[in-house]
Amino acid sequence: MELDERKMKILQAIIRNYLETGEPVGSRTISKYTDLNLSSATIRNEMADLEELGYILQPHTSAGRIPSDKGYRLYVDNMMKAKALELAEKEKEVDNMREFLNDKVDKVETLLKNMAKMLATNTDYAAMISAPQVHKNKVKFIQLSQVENHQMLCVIVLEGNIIKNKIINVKEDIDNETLLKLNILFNSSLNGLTLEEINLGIISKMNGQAGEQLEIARSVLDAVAEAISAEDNLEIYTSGATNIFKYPELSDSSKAKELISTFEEKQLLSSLIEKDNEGSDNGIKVYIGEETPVHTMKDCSVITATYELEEGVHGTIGIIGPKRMDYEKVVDTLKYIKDQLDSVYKKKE
Amino acid sequence: MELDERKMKILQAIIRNYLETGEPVGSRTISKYTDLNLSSATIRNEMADLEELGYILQPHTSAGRIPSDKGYRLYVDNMMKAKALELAEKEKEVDNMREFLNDKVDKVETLLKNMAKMLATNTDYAAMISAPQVHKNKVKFIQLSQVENHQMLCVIVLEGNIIKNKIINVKEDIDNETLLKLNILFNSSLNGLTLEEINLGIISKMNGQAGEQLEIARSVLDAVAEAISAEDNLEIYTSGATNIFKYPELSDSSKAKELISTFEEKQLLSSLIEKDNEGSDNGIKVYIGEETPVHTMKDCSVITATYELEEGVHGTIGIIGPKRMDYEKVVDTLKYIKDQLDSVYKKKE
DNA sequence: GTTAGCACTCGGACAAAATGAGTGCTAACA
DNA sequence: TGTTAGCACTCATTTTGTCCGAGTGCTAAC
Repeated sequence: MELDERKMKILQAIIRNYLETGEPVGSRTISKYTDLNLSSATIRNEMADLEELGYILQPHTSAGRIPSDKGYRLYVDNMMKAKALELAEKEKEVDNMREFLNDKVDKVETLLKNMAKMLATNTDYAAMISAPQVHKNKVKFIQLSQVENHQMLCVIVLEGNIIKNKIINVKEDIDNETLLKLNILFNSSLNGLTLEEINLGIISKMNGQAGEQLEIARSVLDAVAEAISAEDNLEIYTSGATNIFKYPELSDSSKAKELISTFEEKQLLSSLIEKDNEGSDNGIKVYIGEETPVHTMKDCSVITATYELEEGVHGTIGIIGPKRMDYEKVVDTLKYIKDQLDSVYKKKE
Repeated sequence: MELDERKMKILQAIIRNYLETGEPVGSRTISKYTDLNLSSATIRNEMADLEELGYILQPHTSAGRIPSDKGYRLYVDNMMKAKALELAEKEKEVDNMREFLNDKVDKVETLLKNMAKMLATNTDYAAMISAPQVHKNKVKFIQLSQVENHQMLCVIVLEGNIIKNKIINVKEDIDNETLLKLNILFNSSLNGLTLEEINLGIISKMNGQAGEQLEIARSVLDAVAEAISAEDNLEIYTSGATNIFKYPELSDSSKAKELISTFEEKQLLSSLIEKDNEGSDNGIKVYIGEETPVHTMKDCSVITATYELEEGVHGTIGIIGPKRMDYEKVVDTLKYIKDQLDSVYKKKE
């Protein structure tokens, strides 16, 4: 037995209906819902087949059918094109976004936080967005300056204008000239290098040149190492975690707690961040149910997209919702946001 | 009718019992629970009085009594001294904290995040902690440097070592000498000043001296204004929002959603941040039920404490839990944390 | 002032009954 | 051979009724 066109149509009708209502859908409903002009009895026969094929399942005897993960997958991969965002709605969203985008584009952090919030509000699902990660963090600029007695400020700018600050306490102050020398030394020795490239050789060479300021040089190197190491840099913004309460299948206490905890402990979301941005389609990936890398989200679907602010500087946007989420709308929205983010800085130049 | 000693004892017993069990407590229980040697009937009479006085109430006829907000208030203000943290437990907590404190004290942000997490874990309530606010933000140090073609980095250090960075795009680069001059100009003009003190006079004077670099000077001033203005600086870390699911009276969908949303939208918590740290007792304040400034928390109690990292640099710690929270333990814990935070930096110097 | 006794209230738990959506199967039909 | 009407059956949900017990308020006696 295999999926003929009629079965496809019926499956599609089931999924559509279930996405809308969230209720198991019965044969009678489909018999009217479609333009196939088939009686409920016939539909029942076909449904039995679809169940045997694994595309739908029954929560219990004498209930309607709901799509299985496999059914959703087929839908997402093959059947989804038809519907599209209502034009009016899209217009409205575009306006919203432009507003946000024009607002404070100079602060990436604010922009991304706003983005997350907007996504959550617009979709009624939970949204996450990771701050851009530089694939290979490179030092672009280092500056050491005296702020106060016994306190130095070390500013490190990485490729992609990621700025790190560190206050370093020193035993004795150094004069301006030495400071200048040190700055030149740091910049000439470390600029353009990744963490791996700052190897022992360079460090010992620097130590040699730093002369008496060994202690400071060591502190600076530590700061650089800290700034540059990728782990610490993972920053994730989330919004709309409480949207899950809108979906009864997710909002019983234990599930809700688990999900929201996952959102609170943002580290747990890191496995959703794409390392490679070679996604199937525009860098957009759809995880359905058990497919998701985060186990606590096994009752959800997750859709992620990768954006690229500047060459080599990319992050991930994710939408988490119930399995019966509006895949088309979310994919469209993510595509749009992705495009916007992709062009924010590129356009400006 | 007024509160004699016996009524006090009975009220105290009711509250203690309710804090432990979370169930309405009946006359029979109290009759045994206390060492008053009174029959349940007598207790009932007293309870009727206590109810009339407004210290306790009945969820419904034929249920036991639970404390009213007024009852809790009396308890917190007058009856609480007796119990104290178990010594063993306290020791354990102290150890935990020391561990956290010793870990990465150099990064205030990390420290506070860890603190919040620890508080939430230790108390089983939700915790919030506001990053230190400087009462009157003063500029301590400004540095402008060239990072790349057409890109300047402006670093602003405020009193209390709060560091702000801003990338400024410029039309044409400036030579090293001018840069040096500008830096000296900024530092000599702005250091030690608050936002109010940087008035139009100074700005126009600076404009005069900046000469051709007017555009840059303006950008820098903007950056300073942004860095220094208090609103943007409000940073609040939260943890353990999902702990509320541990208390049935808070964990039905709608209440939980409201509470967790409040935690997510951290701005909503700002009214809990104390502007003046002149609290009643050690800067610790207890809000019970309707007393709390955040309306969504009317079914909760909130306890806040103010800490002071350095002279004039303070923030607020808050614990949010059910009204039947363990007030003594929370107050003790907050006091302890407050002391720790108060001394972290002061000790070091 | 305290206590024992008793009638009364009311929420919660439990079980039986009613409801109804939906199925699977069979037999008839085109 | 595919389609359909009809019917018995299943099972989650809702409704209804009953019971139970914790706890109260009141009264009368101590």
